Amino acid sequence: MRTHYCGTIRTEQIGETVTLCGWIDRRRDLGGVIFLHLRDRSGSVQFVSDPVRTPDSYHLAETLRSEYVVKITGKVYRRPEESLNARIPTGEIEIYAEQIEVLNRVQKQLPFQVSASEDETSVREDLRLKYRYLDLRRERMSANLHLRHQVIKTIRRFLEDKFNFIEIETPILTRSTPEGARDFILPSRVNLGEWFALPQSPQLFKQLLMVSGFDRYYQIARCFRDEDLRADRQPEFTQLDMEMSFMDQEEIMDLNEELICQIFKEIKHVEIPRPFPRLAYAEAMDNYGCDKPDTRFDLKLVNVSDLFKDSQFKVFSGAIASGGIVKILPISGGNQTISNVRIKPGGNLFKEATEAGAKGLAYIRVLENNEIDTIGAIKDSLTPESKQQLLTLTGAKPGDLLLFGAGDAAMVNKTLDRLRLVIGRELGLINDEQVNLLWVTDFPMFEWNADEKRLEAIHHPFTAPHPDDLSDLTTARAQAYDIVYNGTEVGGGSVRIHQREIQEQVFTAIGLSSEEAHDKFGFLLEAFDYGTPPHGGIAYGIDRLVMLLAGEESIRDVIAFPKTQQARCPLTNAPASVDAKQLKDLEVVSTYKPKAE
RNA sequence: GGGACUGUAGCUCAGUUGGUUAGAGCGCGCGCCUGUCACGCGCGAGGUCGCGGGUUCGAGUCCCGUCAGUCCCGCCA
Repeated sequence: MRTHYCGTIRTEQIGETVTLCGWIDRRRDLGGVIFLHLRDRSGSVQFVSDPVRTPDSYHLAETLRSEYVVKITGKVYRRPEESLNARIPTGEIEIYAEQIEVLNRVQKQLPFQVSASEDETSVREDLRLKYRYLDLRRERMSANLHLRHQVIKTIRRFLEDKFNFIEIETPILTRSTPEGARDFILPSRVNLGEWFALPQSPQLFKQLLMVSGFDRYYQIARCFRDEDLRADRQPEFTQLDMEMSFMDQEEIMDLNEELICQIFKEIKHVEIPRPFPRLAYAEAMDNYGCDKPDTRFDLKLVNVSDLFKDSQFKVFSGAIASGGIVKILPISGGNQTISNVRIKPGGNLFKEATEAGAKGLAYIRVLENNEIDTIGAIKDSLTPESKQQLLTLTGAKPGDLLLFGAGDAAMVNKTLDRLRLVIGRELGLINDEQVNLLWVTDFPMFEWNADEKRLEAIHHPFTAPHPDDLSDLTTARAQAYDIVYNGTEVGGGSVRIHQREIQEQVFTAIGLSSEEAHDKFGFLLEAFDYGTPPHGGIAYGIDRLVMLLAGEESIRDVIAFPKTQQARCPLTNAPASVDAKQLKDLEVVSTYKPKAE
């Protein structure tokens, strides 16, 4: 039907007669000459029609409108010198529209303009999602989906051709597991009263594939979690899931660095230096207050607990006495860039701090001659020696601002992490062009869940403890690693447990009874008895990775048909009710009562 | 489950202290225009101000409720 894609025509095709199909992007009717831009997924190209050069098509060209689907045949010409358009790849040529065939018309006014325009106005997202098929015709969305495809293609080529990985599909209908997010569940008709769950990840199946000897497995896997949505969270999302046998943590990380470098080389055309920097979890928490620090800018936290443990200032000494810490976020030149209004109640930094759980936001301003400006209670509590120590520890110089966090460690870290990011962004310390990749390693195995009064796996309960820490699992480090890209966790993995006794110990540590462990994971424990190789793996959030590569702020913009924040699809109106018969076949009754009508 | 913001023409938005006939740009329709590229110029159509209720002589504007969307907290191993 056609000979080329619209966006591919270049000066090499001058003199050729081509046939193109696509959508009318724009029509400019100058009275005696009509310019048409025809668009397909490759881009657009200009056609010309006038009564002299293209007498057969001119009257039809007058009737064309935006988004009509047409097939046009004509000869490619070099544009007149004064009409060259350097802003589009096809701007050196144009095609005389000798024959036009209308393949389909637009019958209604379009809900929004498809053709890219230079103004920055953006269409409401609910409308874009309702007419997603039109939205995806637009340049930005089309580019995002093409980019996503390129990323996945690069991954497949790299893993398959260079490292002998094979892709294996794992079940979508599986069983519900404890731990982790809420499962989506489906009633089984054949086995009434029993339920399938959609997988949160292919974790157990990929480990079993290692038992089977597949050695190097990957999958572009759809995963499901029935939790509330965010800009970077959808109920169904796509993971690059990998698992490898006979490789230790270093080897796995090494292979993955090469993969990441390949992606950045293909997509961004940049070479990322290797090895990637590594930060132990404890170090990340000390210096940045979080386990996925944005290390594109420096601002590091300083622990000053020792300095204040005997302080007269009870807010600080009291926090330490009850097991907490006091930390400082020093901001170089902060006296000038951050006003007191912002730090005091009502200010945006105060608000950030209290949202993170802080009761207030204490500060010190370092003045000329290293005098300090702060509230009296803090000033009075500092001896000249402790003041000097404070300045030395934080490296503070005249003009610097010190922001305090005091209380339990988790809250202090959360508070100062948030402040660090807000201030880093505001002060322009982040270079958007910079690509910063970082491994965070040596996570603890467990963390205390105060609500459920039990230990919880930080990664997941199949993660292997560090071999040096086997004597006490509750405080052991895990052989787990996260990959952080400019402050966002894009992937995480671990070496897995491959010995039954250790797996049972971990289940015990997280409070899973022996019966429960055997009911839910008996098949895994049994598999360990039949020759399980040492193995490990990693999973990447493809949506998140592509979002960052595309420079988008929402993963919805790199997913063809995403859900809204209320987990609905405005295009299909899913979810929806089902026939009474369907429910009856499943022996399912809804107890839901709609709110009073 | 909680907090914040948004909803006015097909789209993006403005709309003063509550006051006459609710505006603009783009899009759409018609006309003019032979080198445009966000073409230009002219004319025109197009509105249940998300929905329901209330206050008021009078509501796009104030109040209550509700629906939808976005962001965040909780939640997300």
